Amino acid sequence: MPDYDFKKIEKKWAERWLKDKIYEPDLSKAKKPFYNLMMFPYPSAEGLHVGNMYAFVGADIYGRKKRMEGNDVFEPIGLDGFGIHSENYAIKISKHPKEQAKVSEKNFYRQLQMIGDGFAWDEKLETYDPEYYKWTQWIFVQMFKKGLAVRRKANVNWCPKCLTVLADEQVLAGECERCGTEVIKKELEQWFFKITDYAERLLNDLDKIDWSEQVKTAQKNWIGRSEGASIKFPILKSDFNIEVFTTRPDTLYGATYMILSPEHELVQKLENRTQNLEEVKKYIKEAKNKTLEERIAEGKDKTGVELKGIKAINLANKEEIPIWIADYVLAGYGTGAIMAVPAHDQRDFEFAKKCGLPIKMVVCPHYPEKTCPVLDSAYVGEGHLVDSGKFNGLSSEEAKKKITEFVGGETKVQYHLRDWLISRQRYWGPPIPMIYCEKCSWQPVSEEDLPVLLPDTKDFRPTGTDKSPLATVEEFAKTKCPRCGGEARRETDVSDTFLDSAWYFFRYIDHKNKKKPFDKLRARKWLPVDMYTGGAEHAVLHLLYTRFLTKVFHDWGLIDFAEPFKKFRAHGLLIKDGAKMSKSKGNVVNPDEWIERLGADVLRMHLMFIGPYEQGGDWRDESIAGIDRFLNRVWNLGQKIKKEDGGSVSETTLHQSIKKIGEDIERLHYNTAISQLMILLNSLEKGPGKESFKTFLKLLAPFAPFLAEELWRETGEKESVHKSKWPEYEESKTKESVKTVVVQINGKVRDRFEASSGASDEGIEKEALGLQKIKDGLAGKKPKKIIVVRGRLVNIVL
RNA sequence: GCCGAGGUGGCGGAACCGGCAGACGCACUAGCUUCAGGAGCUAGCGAUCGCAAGAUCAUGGGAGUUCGAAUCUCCCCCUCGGCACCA
Repeated sequence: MPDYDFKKIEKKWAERWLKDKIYEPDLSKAKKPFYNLMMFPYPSAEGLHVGNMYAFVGADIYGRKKRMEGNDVFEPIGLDGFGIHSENYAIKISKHPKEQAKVSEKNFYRQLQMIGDGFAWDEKLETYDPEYYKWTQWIFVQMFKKGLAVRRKANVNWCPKCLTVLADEQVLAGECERCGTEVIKKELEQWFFKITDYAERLLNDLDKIDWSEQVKTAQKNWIGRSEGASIKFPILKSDFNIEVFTTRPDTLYGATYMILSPEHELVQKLENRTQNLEEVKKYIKEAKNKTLEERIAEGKDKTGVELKGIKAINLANKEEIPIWIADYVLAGYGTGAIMAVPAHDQRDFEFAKKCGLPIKMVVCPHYPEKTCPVLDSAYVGEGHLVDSGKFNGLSSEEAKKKITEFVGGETKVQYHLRDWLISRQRYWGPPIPMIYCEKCSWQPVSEEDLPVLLPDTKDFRPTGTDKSPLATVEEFAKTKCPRCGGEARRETDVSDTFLDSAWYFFRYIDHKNKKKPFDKLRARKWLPVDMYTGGAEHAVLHLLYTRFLTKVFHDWGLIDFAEPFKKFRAHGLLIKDGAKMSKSKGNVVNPDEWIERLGADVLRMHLMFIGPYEQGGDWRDESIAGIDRFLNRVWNLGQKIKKEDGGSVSETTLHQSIKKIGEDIERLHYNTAISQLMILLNSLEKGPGKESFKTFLKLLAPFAPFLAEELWRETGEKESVHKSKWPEYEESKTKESVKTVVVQINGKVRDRFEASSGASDEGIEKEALGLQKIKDGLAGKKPKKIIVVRGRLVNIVL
């Protein structure tokens, strides 16, 4: 336990800061706005765990420095309280989600108060507040009106445990993002947001923003742009064509068969001509029953069935080639059909080997030598064309365009990104504000009728059908058509939680606005967000959706920028004993306990001292003692300085510290900033002086805001240390006047001496050669070369 | 398989625009202090050899560039994270 009364101090300042509103910028008049945003938490379990604290403290330190540098820092907080995570927890403890939300809210805000972040509490918001979700619904209505929200039938992801559909982004390696259950496919009619319309911009604009490389790459991969060609293969004796997308049109002469995915529409259309229809139907049935995981697990053991009696024509060489159905071709990508080039695609190669299909090499790596290797795997590299009619000898790169033109194909760009499935068959979310009328089809709820309130029902549990629990609330579902006034029914699904969180940072800046989601002038002042901090696990979820909505808002004229966050940094993962913290492993660290025992300042600094913020680290109970000792020494020094003031600290150490700590905070290297604070304290203890101690307190303030404030006021200051001016350093004073010069012979240290930093190269060299140990080392030999690095070393090469 | 981040003492980590490897802290050891301590202070603390001065080795492994490499280049291995039958 610290020597000082941290409980009293922390409580006192938390209340005082709130009263004095020191963290509340004037949102309409601020002169130097700086929006320091951190991902708001979702209240899913008993409370915040230490990983959340880690995230919030790191983000806050950055904001505190910006505030001391004279910025009007806005650091809002709220709760992402709607959604499956909160609802699942409520169900688990048998409580109504609405009731549980009240409990969680209180607990979460209590914890968030404790950690000493400079939150702007006046602007807090919760996504389940009707004042908030009114605008979430408003966004949905606009999306519909602009044609960006569409209802369509699709083969969608369904989580059998959460009993709802999921967006592609919420399926991780075939499993539900929330509960880890294997996801299955269902053919359902659902609402989608057309994020694919923005694929190109979402990809290109990544180059314009300062984000972690990790996250940018994840988004690039997810959007998955590939350039290629769209080529048609006519089906013999019919009007049908098989359209395929390929990135390798240069290998067209090597296409020896076609494959349709089991879900492909042509399969049905060709039924009456299929000679082995029974066999085909059986295969399709089996394929559809397989989960994604099973398909992947089968790996190289590819299966398929030929559509007997039907042939396609390869327009390049006019050859008739067979058509197969195989589940290694995915319905959801490209056209759901491929031209198979076994010689130059590994998957096609494996399939051809297994089914005895011809493998024809058309790109040769050794051209012009005719020594095409015998393949034991596909050759996927570049080369020159062979066996390709008039294109023989062309490089594969040149051939791509020419062959595409030759067969009447088109160059095409294909994306992996798919539309955002927005419907959820659950209770705890904003009802989708749409109404279905037999006569007028789908109509949006009139804007003046928003919000569509989530009804209080006892039957909030998921139904397990493809309908939300709201469908059972007749008085909710039954309504009038906003267009014709006739009998109509409401959409009873709610929207995805990720829609709630895709725009919350817009609402923070104007959260009391009754007329609009937010004011355009305020947005111009505060947005885009200057610094955003959060977990990297949202790389292709939240962070992609926010970018999408921002672009949409831009196109609607609500804002005049197209990227939400100028700078984004992902903090690392905090683990314990080398493993992710989890209740089942029993290695969860409870932050409340540590705050109780040692105080928030100690917890904050310990978390930040573990390792570089962006890298995360391994929590160890025992090493928190180091920070506890450190802050006690700070306290004791403060008491000492109250009585006696006279000593002075090394000016060089002081200026070096100001420089290093400032730069380290900027780089988010809080661990090394803290070690520099320790070095400065060591020095201060030897020569305590009030003025340098006050500088130290300013440098300490972002890390240990309570203690720094207490000691700052004890020096007689009337204003908060957090409103004081961040110290400046003089570059010249960071340099030592005398430096140790190392003298090496052949790169090995033999001696060292002190030299003034102004000494000339010649002088240093002379002094080095004059040293007795060096004379001994040289033993009369003549140096070949002497290297002098000023202020560092002399290397004598023999 | 592809992409990203890493690999340094007993531990967390520092140095990485090439220049004394191990800052700062934890743990540990010894001493002082204390009625006592999960307290404080002082000193030591990579390995090997040595009484010592000192010497040699050492930043995942191997090559290379250089007077000089944890840092730059190439190859390989391992760990973590993301994506993945994407045509």
